[in-house]
Order: sequence, then C-alpha cells, then structure tokens
Amino acid sequence: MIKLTLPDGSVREYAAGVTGADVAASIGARLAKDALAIKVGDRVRDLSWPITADAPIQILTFDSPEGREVFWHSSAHLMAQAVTEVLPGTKLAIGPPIEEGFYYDFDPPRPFTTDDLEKFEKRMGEIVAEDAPFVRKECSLAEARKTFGDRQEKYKLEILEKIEGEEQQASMYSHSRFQDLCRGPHVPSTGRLKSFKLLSIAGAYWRDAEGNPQLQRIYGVSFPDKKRLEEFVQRREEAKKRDHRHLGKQLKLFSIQEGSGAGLVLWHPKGAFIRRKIEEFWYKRHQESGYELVYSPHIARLKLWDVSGHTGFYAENMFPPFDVENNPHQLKPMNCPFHILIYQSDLQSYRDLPKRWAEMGTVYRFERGGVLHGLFRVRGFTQDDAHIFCRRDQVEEEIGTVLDFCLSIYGAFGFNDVSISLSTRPAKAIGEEADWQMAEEALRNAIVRRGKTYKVDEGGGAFYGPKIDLHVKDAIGRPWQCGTIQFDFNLPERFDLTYVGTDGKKHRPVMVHRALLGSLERFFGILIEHHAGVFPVWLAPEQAIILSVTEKVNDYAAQLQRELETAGVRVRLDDRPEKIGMKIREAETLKIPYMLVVGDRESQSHSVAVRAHGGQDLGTKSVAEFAELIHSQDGPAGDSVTQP
RNA sequence: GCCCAUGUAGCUCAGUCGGUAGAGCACAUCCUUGGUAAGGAUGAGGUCACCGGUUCAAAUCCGGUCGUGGGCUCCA
Repeated sequence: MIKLTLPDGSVREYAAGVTGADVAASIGARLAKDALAIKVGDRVRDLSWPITADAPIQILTFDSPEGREVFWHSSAHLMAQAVTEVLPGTKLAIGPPIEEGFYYDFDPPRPFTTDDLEKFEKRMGEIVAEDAPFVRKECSLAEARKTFGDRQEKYKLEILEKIEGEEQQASMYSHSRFQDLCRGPHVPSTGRLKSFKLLSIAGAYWRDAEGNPQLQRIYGVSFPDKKRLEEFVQRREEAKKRDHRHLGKQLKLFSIQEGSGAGLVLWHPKGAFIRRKIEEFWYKRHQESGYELVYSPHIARLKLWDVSGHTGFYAENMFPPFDVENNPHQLKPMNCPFHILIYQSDLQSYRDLPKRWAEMGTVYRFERGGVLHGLFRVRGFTQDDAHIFCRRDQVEEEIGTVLDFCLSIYGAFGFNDVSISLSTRPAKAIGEEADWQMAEEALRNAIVRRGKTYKVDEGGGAFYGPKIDLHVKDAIGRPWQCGTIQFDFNLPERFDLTYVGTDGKKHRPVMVHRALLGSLERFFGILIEHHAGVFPVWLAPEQAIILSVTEKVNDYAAQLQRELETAGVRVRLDDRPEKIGMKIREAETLKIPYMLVVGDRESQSHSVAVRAHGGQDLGTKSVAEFAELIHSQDGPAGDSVTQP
C-alpha cells in the first residue's frame, strides 16, 4: 500500500500502481469527471500514470493553471491532427500551451487562409466526437528517429537531436490517427476538448530565430464547456469595443498619421485636454510629496550617451545621431543622464539627500516597424519619470514611500487592483553582490511591510539593478504594466556620483529610477480602454451637453450654458434645429457624461432634465443642483474635491 | 527587421472577368420646431497610399516603397 497526501493534508491509502483516474474516482464522481491530470510530487502526470510510491498529490482540473496547461496542450495536438488530415504534407514543429490557449507551428505545403481555419475546426469537432483516448508510449530515441524520419518530419528530428544527451527515452502520444513526439502529459481523451476556437494565423520562426525557416502558426483556445468559450468570445468582443485606436478616432482624442510618421502621436484638443488634467494632477501630487520638478532638453551631445553607456547597451533602441556644428548629437531615449548632470552641477551633502527629481520627459526610442501598436507601443512618448538620489540608509524608506505614492496615484484613476512583481539579479550583472542583496532586500521589505503579495521574477532584473514592476488591472480584468521602480548601480559609477558624508569624505549615492504611469501615451491608451471611452467627470473634456428641444428655448439654453460655465462646469450647447432623439444619440456616441435636455418645461421652471450617459434618467434638477452634482465628481477617485 | 493580411470619399466599407468609381454615415444648403439613441430633400466631396512595370486600356495584374493590422523578434 502507498500513502497519498491530498492538498487539504488528508492522507489516503491505495494499492501501489493506482492511477490518477482511480484516485479521482475514489474521491468523488464530480472530480473524476473534471479531472484532467494529476500532480504527483511536483510532476504533472497523465491520469493513467501508475503511482508506485508515497507522494503528495493533487488532481488537476481546468480550474488550476497546470490543469489548463494540460488541456490546452492536448488541444494543440487535436488541432495538429485536424490540420495534417485536412492538408496532408503539413509538417509539424511545436505546439505548446500559452497563457490563454495554445498554438501549433506548422510547415504547410501552402500558406493557410482564414477559410482553412473553419475546415480545421470542423475536423477537430469530428475528432472530439470520436472521444479517442490519448495514449502514452515510451520508446527509444532510435525508434523515435525512425518514426519521424519515415514521415519526413524534419522539425521533430531536430527536436530529437536536442533531446539526445538529455534523455534516454522519448515519449510519444497518440490519439485517433495522430501521433506526436511529446513529453506530455495529456487529458484522458479527445472528448474532453469540447469547446474550442481557432483564432488567428501568424508567421513564426522555427525555434524563434530570425533566419530560420518561417512557419505558419495557428493560435487557438479551448474550454471544457461551451459556456466558458462563450465568455471568452464575449470578453474578446468587449475588448474590441474598447480598443483605444477606434475610440481615439471616434472621440477625436488623438491620431497617428502617415504624414507625421509611424509611432508618433498627435494629441487632438480633447485628448490633449485629458492629458493636461492628468499632468496637472501629477504635478500637484508630486509637489505635495517631496519631489522637485526639473526639465531637460530633447537632444544632447552624443558624448553624454557614451558616458552613460547607452551608445553601447541601448544602441539598437536609439535613433541615429546627427551632426551639430561638427559635434554629434543624439535624440534622447531616456531622461536619466540629464538628471544626473543636474546632480553633478553642485556639491551634494548628505544633509540634502534624498533628491527627488521628477519630469514629464519626452523620449524617443527606435522601435522596429512591426512592433508599433496604437498608443501602446510608439516611438516618441512622455515618461512620468523621476530619479531619486539617496544614501544607503534612506533606501528602504524611499522605496516604501514611492510604492505608497504609486498605489495612491493608481487609485486616483480608479485602478485599485495592482499586482507587484520583483525582478532579481540576472546572470549577467554589474555591481557588488552585497549591493544587489541590499537592493533586493529593500524592494522586498517595502512590499512586504505594506502587506502586499508579489511575484518574483528570478533573474528578471536589469543588468544594473533589481526592480519592482507594477501592473494595474482594468475594468475587464486585463493587467497592464505601468509603474516600475528600479535600482541602478551602473550610472552612479559611470558618472562618478558622490555626496559628502558626515565624515567629510565622498560617498557614492544610490540611484533609483521610477515611473508610475509609465508613458503618458500608453497610460492614456489604458485609460481609454479601462473606461471604454466614458471618462470620469474630472477628466471628461465635456462634462455635460445642453440639448435644446426646440429653437424656441435656445435663448434659455444659452443662458443656462453661461450659468453652468460660471459655476465651473465644462458644458457645450447643442442648439441645432435637430430632433431631440438625434441630439441624444450624438451625445451618447460622444460619451459625454451628462445630457441636459431643456424644453418649455425646463425653461419655465429654470431647470434641466438630466440624463446620464447610458440612458439613466436623473430627473429634473435646478442649475445649482446640477452644478453640485458635477462638483461632487470633479476630482480623482478618493481625492477631496476642490470647490471652485 | 521577418511572415501573412491589408490600404478605395472625413468615417465604415462595396467595387465580379482589366474597360477611367459606388453605398451608408458624416459635411454644406434648404425644408421640418420635433421631449430622451438616426425627420426629409438637394448638393459638394476621390491623383483608388506612393513610385515604377505589363497592357490598346490598371483601383483591379506584377515589382518596389510607405502606412496599418495579427503575430514573431527585441525590450535599459
């Protein structure tokens, strides 16, 4: 008999050789039905795997990340069978699960088309209906080589070459008429893979290396039931509706035009208004929080970037230098060297630290054409940057303060679900081991002391220091990386930064880079998608629009506009001779928070009929009441609202 | 940068087999004075992204460039 420990700590006894399927069945019928795989110790196995020794186990279902991985991996095999059957001669590369779904890379006799996807899906459905079991078979490497050699699966042979030396045996998984080289594990049978959807076709290099043959990748996603697939489809549609590129055009917020250049953003008046609101708020909060504002130029002598090292390690992201009176100059990809020059311009005493210098600094980075994407990936953007120069004994408190500051800023924009990751020392790093430990400790403590949880990205730090990255979750649950807090052991050395300590000697300060929103462009894009274009009152360029029912009340409407403007409300008047339904429709599509319908009734009682965006009727209000309503919402979330 | 797709009116998009261009919305003018998501009429608006090639003839076929989209790659 062997003892298996369940996740809840309970121990059950089974005969040696018991399978995951048996164990699941012994626990409950529901679990047996949902079980996809089993975790034995820290290895995930097929449900048919015989367990021969005591171990902690966990039955994996679709509700666990590992269960989903297995499910999607099996789905990739399912798709591969369909593709090879529909398009014989298609060679197989690899087909792993990904964050949400799976893909498989193929080398087909001809490129796939969108129509192909439907054919593949149809065949996949047939294979699911077969409910064919996934069967694992171990074989020698030589045997595997022969199998795939016969089938002229050159990519599989390459994988086998790589495995050689690492493994003694190869494993094959087959189901229905399909067999693939695979480590596994897999779900018990194709019948589990009920609901799936093939999403897109993309090019991808074999082994992700440019220069290698380009393969055709098909992305797909699958779920154990229809409902979850429908939810997924709905989520995608919702995301599409919120796409900041469409909303940006529809609401006249910004544009990126061929005439000015790819990846370069034009802020139109309404977008610029919102940006200005964000900036004003940002400046105010920084000044209240011990930062001093600085400005720096957009270009500098190339020499500066030599000293900072950017011409070396950052060259591929910089625009080419240009000549200024025989002096090469460089468009700035970062703000830090300028802040450092400010630091160096004076003798710094320990008494004066920390220095916290913040700047909305516009930087230009060369991004390859193919990666540009709306406001999310651009070539010119404004970082909400700051650099903190401090003593070692100040580090931990500084980091903590930055973290608090950051979270409060996110809260003001309605982002309260923030996830934190800590990236530690990479293999290739500069600086002393002790410094790294100190820095990582400081970052860790700052997070832990605030009772926050965090993920560790081992080795994910920059070569010059560890960092914290902050991700905000938007209204439909998507995470976006915004903030970053990074230690830098590199630049203080390169620029030989010092301060005079209590001992009268020179000491090296610690430098921390930080951005909260990241880039204004990107953050604006996130805000647009988060709010689906319906900006909160404090950011909305137009907070309300007066809609006159007939031209007879236009005088009253105009008077109303003056009164509301005097009361500090951003209000526009639509007094065109159009029907009220038409005006409402337009105001709705413009996503103006409040519509004020005025006709004879309102004109006589000196009031407004308030309709909120989306259709909610807030009834009739006096001018003062409505102005009060706007004032109560005219500030960042959680901020005390300033009365005009 | 690479692969695939794509670029037609301000926007969304038709345009068949190569025969010199269309709709809806938006815009302008006029009519309509209408109470919570599209009232009507008329009109104007295009070097079919750009450059080159094939052809009697190119929005259409071919090549290149640029932009955009989905990916890949990269990401101090």
